[in-house]
Amino acid sequence: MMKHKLKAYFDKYVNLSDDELELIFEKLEVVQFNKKDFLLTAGAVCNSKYFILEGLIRVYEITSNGNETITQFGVEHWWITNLDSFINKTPSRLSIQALEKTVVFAVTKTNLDYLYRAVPKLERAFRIITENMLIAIQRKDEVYMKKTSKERYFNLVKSIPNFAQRVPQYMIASYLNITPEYLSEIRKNNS
Amino acid sequence: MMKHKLKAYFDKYVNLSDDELELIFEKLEVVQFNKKDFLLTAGAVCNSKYFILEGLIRVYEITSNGNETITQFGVEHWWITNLDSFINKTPSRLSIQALEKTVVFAVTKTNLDYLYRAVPKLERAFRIITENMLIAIQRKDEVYMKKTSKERYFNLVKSIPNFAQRVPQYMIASYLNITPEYLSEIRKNNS
DNA sequence: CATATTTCTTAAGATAGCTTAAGAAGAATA
DNA sequence: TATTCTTCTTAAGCTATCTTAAGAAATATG
Repeated sequence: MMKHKLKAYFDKYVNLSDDELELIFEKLEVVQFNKKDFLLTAGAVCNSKYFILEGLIRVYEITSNGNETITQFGVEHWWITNLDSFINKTPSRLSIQALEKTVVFAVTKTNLDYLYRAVPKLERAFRIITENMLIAIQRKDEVYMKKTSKERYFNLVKSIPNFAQRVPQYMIASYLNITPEYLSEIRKNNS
Repeated sequence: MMKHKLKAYFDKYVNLSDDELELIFEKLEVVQFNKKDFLLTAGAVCNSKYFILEGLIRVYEITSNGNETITQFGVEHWWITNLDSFINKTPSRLSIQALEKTVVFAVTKTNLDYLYRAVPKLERAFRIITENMLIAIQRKDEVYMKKTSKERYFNLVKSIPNFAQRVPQYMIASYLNITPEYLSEIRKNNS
């Protein structure tokens, strides 16, 4: 069950004893969100990190001209939060919303800070996890900063299986920074 | 001197005893680079992290069409490395080069891994430093993905004092993903 | 099912930013 | 100080992508 998944996940980074795992597990909460539920609404401080067990979420912002602009998608086994708001306790400009029925582990900042002290290995695990996130975002930047819309689109849909089926096209367009109209055109000319 | 600077820096994140500081200091190397020297050349594995004490560096890549494209600048008190290459020991596509006479602390992967075990607090420090880097890159993304060239330019020059004086314009253009010609035009129309 | 809502497509005209080419200005070196 | 190399500017024409507007298709809801 849940505890198993947690162990399997952390085993990739550190070796936790049963006691340590138990300690961690006690401070996590399993939360279920329905489609369109919010994990975080803009304006609030982001008090938790979420580990996605199943489902799909998006992180987005309402820009000054009133448009939604998606900055991130999260799928199974990704940690999602607004790190800036989480760490600095500043109100979030971003909202986080489930796009499908989604189940997560949620851990509050208080609990996580407690756990870092109680289970020092967790500090190592998150050091590594955060490094991996940094590498991932740097790879994304290479694609998004230097490639055309078409290249970005095909890069994305081939990197997450089924993605184009699970997410409306206009959201993909928003994430890729292109208009839905232009994305429609790209697809027409390439299929 | 050098040890002092190191202490002042880490004090922002954790409290190190003199012994711990000494241990860390022994595993660092102070290296000086002249203008145009390479800290890392494309094709090699990136074996060190560099902490910039003074100077200015750029991280760049030669794209498939033979152009240089700058992905990052590094100034005083920033850690610079190709994290992907550093962690996964893969050959780097990026090069890292000094743009001014630059002095750094260099720490090799072997030494850093040793230090994480010898000084667990360092693990915490780097967990936090890495989180801060992640926040910084996410902020950059907001500006670079969603704003016009003009906005990106003015955002950059006001965020690093003197930047426009220290770095040739064509390099700024490269970093901002615009042509030098167009940057020239932007500047003409706004001064 | 029928209607309402959400999502996707098409197409015409507009624009930001690119390409190419050339020369001007500035900085470095003999 | 002259010469060479590096960096910046100007301008004309071009292309990727956006805007606007409308209707078509798909999906959700009464």
